[in-house]
Amino acid sequence: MLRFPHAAPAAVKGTMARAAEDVRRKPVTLSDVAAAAGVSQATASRCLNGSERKVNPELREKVLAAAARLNYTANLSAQTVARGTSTTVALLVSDIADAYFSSMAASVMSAAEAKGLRVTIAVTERNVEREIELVRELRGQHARAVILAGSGYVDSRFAEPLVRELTMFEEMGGRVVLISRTDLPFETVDLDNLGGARRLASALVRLGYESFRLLGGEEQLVATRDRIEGFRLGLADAGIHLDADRVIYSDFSWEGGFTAVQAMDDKVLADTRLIFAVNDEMALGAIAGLRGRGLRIPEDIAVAGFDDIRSLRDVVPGLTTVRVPLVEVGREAIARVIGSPSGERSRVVVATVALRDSTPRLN
Amino acid sequence: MLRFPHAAPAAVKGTMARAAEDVRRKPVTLSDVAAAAGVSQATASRCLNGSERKVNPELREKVLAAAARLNYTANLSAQTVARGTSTTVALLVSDIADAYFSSMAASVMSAAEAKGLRVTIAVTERNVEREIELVRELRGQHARAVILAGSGYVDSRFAEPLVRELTMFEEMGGRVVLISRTDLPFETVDLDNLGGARRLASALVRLGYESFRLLGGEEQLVATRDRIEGFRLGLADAGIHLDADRVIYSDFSWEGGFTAVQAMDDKVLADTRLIFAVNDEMALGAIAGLRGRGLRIPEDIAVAGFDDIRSLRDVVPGLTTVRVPLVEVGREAIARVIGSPSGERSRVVVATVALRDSTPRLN
DNA sequence: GGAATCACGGAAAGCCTATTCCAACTGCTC
DNA sequence: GAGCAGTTGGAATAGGCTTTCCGTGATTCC
Repeated sequence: MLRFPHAAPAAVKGTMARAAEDVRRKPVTLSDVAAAAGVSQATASRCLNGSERKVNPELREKVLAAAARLNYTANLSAQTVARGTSTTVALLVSDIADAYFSSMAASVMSAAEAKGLRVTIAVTERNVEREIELVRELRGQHARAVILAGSGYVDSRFAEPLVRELTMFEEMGGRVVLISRTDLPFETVDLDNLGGARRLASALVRLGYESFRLLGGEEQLVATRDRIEGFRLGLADAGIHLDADRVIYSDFSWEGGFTAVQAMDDKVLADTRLIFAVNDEMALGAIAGLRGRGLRIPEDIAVAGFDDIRSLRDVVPGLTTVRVPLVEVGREAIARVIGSPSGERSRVVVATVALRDSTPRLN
Repeated sequence: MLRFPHAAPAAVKGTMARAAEDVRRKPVTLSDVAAAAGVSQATASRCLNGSERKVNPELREKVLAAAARLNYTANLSAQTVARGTSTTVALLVSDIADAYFSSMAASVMSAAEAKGLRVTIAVTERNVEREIELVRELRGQHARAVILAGSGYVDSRFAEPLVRELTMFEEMGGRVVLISRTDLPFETVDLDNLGGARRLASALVRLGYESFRLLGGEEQLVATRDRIEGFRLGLADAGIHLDADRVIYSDFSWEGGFTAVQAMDDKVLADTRLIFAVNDEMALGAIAGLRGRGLRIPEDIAVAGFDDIRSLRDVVPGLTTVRVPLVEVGREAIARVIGSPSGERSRVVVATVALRDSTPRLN
């Protein structure tokens, strides 16, 4: 609130002095505590950080008191080095500002919290090389596990080095859990992208829709592929064939949906009764784009998405989508980090169709 | 996708075996690399991890080659222990699923990335004790800095132990940066909550509004207090007095806004032309609640929020709000982590009023 | 050409903790 | 009362890395 461009008024001097002296008081260590309590460092360690060995209650008290008095906190890094293993699990997401990923992060964190694990989030920016680099770093950090959410490219050119890196991570003793991609040889919490999209398509056909247009993220993305393929299957179940040119690939984001719709031909739009975007963000972007062109939702064009992100509750008309139970996903992912390797490579979390006003029953 | 309840088919055996053997191949260490390159561990260290000292290019090559061949990655924990300082900054937010905080996290992370810092996010759940506990842990982790966003209680009963803990953190050599709260004696990136709300109030009065109702988060929250106080001042500037009973305190969330509105008397609502909620989430919750009661926005009641979270772009009518430039906030926070203590305790980031359709000009 | 300086590799100390191993001590049995 | 297992405290080591300090060989300068 106050600003002091150049000369600092007296009032601030206190702060500056504190910063300037910069004593960097050496943090109190375990042996400080031990000394203060008059015991060996080994005993102090056994008292303060969960050890099997019992210590005399009397000594234990002394140690605890000394620790409290000195405000001791264990040095986590040192513990990690000494133990050779940490309690941190890393969550890799494409973009933490994305509603889908931030909700997932919240659910993973709360599940981890309950199990005494700490979570660190890293952002891949949908960049496989960065992803690989991050896993590499995590190996250096002795992370307990890495949970890989998002991205996931079909292209095996990218997959191979990633698999190599993840395998090294596992060999180091870490666990690998994937979310929503079954393309790599690791444990997976699968969101049933394919089944969800398929059921959505069936439901929409039942509502009377016949003329579809699909909006995908990048074509190489596993999520894109599965959801589009699922939708295609759902239509096929009803005897509707989807021409390849009815699928438009763009960016897996709001902007992607928006620009894709902007770029559509008037003729193309006229021949489209419903747009299915492979995630809600794209669907919302598409809606904005459509409205920008003067079209009404759902009267002129119906729209459906995927994920059921939280912000949908504020959107009018309500967006039809496929609900992904992220809380369950987070819990399941952490369960796999904790539990012993199950051999059960993939656990499907059921995705359920949520029909809303953006896709009303026709006629 | 596949599930193998009990008996595992042959296909999975490979996976199980890999997990079962559990060699936990000891990770390659710096001395492994040194040995492989035929140099001392000291030299290897100097080559691989940014050191001042030069080493013979020829040796350097050998070391780099050996490291690459062995797939060496530095053990971050060990480095932290040895160096006595880490490159991690911690970001403490109330709730990572909240659009405001997840956007802020994204901006802090990208700013940190540019400076070679790594960010770890922790969630306080708006719980001061938890906040204190986290800072304590961070001290144990030798975090380079802690950035405290959100919460912030007026009550000094809570503030005092937090200040103590933060001070210890600083004494250890860490930096403390607060976001959007000027109540504690540390460097702050201030969002100008007060000024923003004040300008919003002025703008709304100019649009013809006279009868207001305010929706606050918990009363003890600094953000609540500042924004309400600012709004009150803005009204006072125009000669409008705001009775205390026109401020309703609830929870700082969508649900808080929703339930607050649900609980309002019909008479109260009839006597309200505009509701200002202290953040967008609450405003959106309020809109949902109002609509649930059959009221139209903005014809019956106008609504305004604060923050300009990203998902507002999908809300109709557009919500009037105060835009907080989070990218700048993130950059500024990281700048304060990096830079030497400036003495300049607080840096105000300007919050600008964004008038939209939820508060049209009256008559 | 000799002395002073510099550049650079390596040995070793140090960071903080966990854990192994040993020694002392307890309480028992027979 | 000797021998025994069972406890429990402490010294010492391990863990992976950085950094100080030495010493050697090369360079520079007059």
